[in-house]
Amino acid sequence: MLERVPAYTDAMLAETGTLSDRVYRHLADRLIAGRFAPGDKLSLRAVSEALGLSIMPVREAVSRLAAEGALEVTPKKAITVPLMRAAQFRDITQVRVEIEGFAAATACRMATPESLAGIEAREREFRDLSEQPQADLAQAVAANQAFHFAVYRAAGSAELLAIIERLWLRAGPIINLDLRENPERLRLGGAVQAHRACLAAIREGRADAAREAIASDIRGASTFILSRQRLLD
Amino acid sequence: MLERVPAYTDAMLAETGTLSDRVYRHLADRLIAGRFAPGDKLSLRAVSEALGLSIMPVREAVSRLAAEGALEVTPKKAITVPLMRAAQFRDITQVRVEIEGFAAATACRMATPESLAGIEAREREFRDLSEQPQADLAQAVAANQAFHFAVYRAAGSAELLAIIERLWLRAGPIINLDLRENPERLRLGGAVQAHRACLAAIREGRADAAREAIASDIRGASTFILSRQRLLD
DNA sequence: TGCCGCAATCTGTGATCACAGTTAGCTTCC
DNA sequence: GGAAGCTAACTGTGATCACAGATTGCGGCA
Repeated sequence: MLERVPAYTDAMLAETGTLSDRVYRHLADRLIAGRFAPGDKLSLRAVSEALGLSIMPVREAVSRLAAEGALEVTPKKAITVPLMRAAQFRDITQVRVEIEGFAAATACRMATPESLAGIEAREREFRDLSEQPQADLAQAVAANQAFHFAVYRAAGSAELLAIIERLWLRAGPIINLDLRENPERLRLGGAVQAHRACLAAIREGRADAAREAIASDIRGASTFILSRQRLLD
Repeated sequence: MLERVPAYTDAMLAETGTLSDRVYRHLADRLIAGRFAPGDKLSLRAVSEALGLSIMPVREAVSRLAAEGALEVTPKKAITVPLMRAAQFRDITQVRVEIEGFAAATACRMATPESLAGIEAREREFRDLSEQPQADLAQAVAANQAFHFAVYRAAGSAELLAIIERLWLRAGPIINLDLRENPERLRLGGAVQAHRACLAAIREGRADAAREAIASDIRGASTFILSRQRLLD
């Protein structure tokens, strides 16, 4: 059986906090960005060696990610990116629609000129990237994330933000890996359209419309992915 | 300065999983049950000694709890139960109202005869405990938690359940510690009434009423606690 | 040529040691 | 009697070692 064991070439770490924190951010970023595929195996020693550390910080980072469901350590002593069944993916999609939709509606009510300007800038960046014929997928993924979190941050709730981050940590490997493998989803423009609608709604203070725009963005990607049937069940 | 450093007398551990998992469950249960007060300090070596282990499993457990915001490790090398400002508590209350309310509404739609029977049983147990003049607070806290999670579990969403558990992990020290110190909140019967209303709503399939009952339960406790001004700010 | 089995390697988990930074308490000096 | 200062104990973090269990790959047998 051929197993994906991704390489760790560009092993850059953040420069603040304990080593454990840095490794955690490193792995979390890569998970959200879809740099790991569901089913990928990690090894403490391989990661620590690639990062030039002992295994201790990696151990703690993996342990945290496992607690959040972003990684799994099986009873057979293997660290894997969780495989998600279609039913689970539908579940997480529904929860995301509810929670991220709520965050968007709240952002609509709490928006300040500064946060609105940030959202506008992120919307423009993502739109520009998407409309390029040969879009850099890594950049597009990052820009999409930047737009969403600009909105969610505008809601002004640290609790909500932490919860949404956890959701992205779990959904990232599926969504963004899919986007890497099916870049035409970008060109179809569903996300651009939803972002534009969300931005307009926030500008005009229509909270329900903002919620609906985010919901349709999430549902659109989810439907696309489920139709590809790359998931179990 | 006198600091609360809680004792670890009844150091019982669950009996499945790795040692780290067991320590995690042990600490998480105590946090949710309000056995720690905000500001309490923990020490890896003290906990590990009380549990009869090396510090490694405790380290991993604390690391996970810190990642979830249930504990804090300060840059000055101290592990503490986070102090929460009033604004933060209001924030988490609002998020709980939204998410746990959504879970209750979903439970209403998804309820089966079995899950309904479980909810009924938990409601009765909590009501019986609350109506005793000298209620055992630890039992009452556990019964309240059992009722809420019976409802949330009935929603059938693992994602939602994990998110709510994280919220309780963070809010538990404040809510249940307050209940221990102000047991009259139990006797006032706000919770019993809300639970009864929630149960009735689920029985009759009124999802919005179920949401509102849970919301009022959460808001009631929150208002009570904020009025006591035991929080910073 | 195909399959079974054994051995070497690699896995996560737990314990122990080392270390720099913090805290606490005692002593000493004013 | 009180405050300052120093030392001893304790803190979390990181590295290293030990170990049991899983995996892998090679060699030999059918």
